[in-house]
Amino acid sequence: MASPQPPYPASARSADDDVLRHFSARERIAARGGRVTRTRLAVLEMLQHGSHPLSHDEIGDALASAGVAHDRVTLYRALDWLVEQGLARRIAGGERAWRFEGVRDAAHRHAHFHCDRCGQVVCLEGLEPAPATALPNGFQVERAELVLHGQCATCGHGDEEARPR
Amino acid sequence: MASPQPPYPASARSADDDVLRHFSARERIAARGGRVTRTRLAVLEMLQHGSHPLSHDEIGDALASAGVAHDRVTLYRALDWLVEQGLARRIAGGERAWRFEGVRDAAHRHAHFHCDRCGQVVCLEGLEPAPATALPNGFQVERAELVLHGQCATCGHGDEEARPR
DNA sequence: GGTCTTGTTGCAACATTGTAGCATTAGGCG
DNA sequence: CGCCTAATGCTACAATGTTGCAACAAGACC
Ligand SMILES: [Mn+2]
Ligand SMILES: [Mn+2]
Ligand SMILES: [Zn+2]
Ligand SMILES: [Zn+2]
Repeated sequence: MASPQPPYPASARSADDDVLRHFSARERIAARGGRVTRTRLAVLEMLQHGSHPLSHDEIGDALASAGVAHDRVTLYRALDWLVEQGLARRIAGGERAWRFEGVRDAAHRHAHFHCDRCGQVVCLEGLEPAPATALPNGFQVERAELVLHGQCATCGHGDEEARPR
Repeated sequence: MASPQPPYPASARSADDDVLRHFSARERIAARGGRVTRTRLAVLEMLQHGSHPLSHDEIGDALASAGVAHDRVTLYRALDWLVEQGLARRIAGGERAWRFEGVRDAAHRHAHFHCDRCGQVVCLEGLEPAPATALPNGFQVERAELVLHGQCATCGHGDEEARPR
């Protein structure tokens, strides 16, 4: 998990360093031997600062609003790469599209809440998905995904204000 | 949840009855005021007897093998209807397609295991997803979905025999 | 059993989300 | 500055659902 990638830069640093001090998105990308490109950089910065997981589509819109030109496919590939490198995480909200969030602490996993009215997903930092359980023989768990479904605070305000999507 | 649908048959029965005695798929469909059609009937029978959740595609293949002619869209609609009626449940495996399973006990929820090698999903009847937790203010949980990811018993046998999908 | 009503089907067209192939561009090192 | 090749930006394609609508058939009523 901290094994060096081929063309590591001179000032190599382990993935764990990222947890302790905070490096810039540019540095974190370069440290993994990847080229710092427009899309990767903008996406990683967005994910690092964002507070909740975003879909490919939402990220694309945000990039467009920020005036960052980008291609749909390139965005998919940038996200895949960030996930491979452990810089982002892909989570499976209740809808059909993946959502992505920046990884701050690689060791820390948390559950998510999916609002079935507005579709918003929020992180439940305090809630760690229970991993250890008696499984059928021969099964081996690698990770657990816990998604709570219901109604978020905003959607619960005035009676059914927000419309479903 | 047990509120009667418009055209209820004379011998109306509540959804809970289904739990106690077991009615035929034909009866359970009719009891909800739905028309008993080829596809609905075959699908519900399949789901009731199946041991693990199936995707739309797998169900379609199974129907074909069993010689039950059906249309792709009709199958989607039959599944939607069964879910609406509480006769089936839709779960969000780690892949892009929904999976469906028959509902035996409406009150009983359980977690699932998703094998990341072969894609198989198995029910963890013993494991109930923890619902009660301290949520941000104003949030209201309706249900919890817990999916464990890892390697199933079959895939764990010979070193990496089954290939990923 | 025959008729009527309307819930369901079956088809074609479309939408969303993601991948594959491949020529072209541009990141970063010397 | 120039080179090498990782990444991009297209265009197609694949997988999974959804929508609209005319035709059909389930089942209630006689
Ligand atoms: Mn999160
Ligand atoms: Mn199950
Ligand atoms: Zn909401
Ligand atoms: Zn497996």
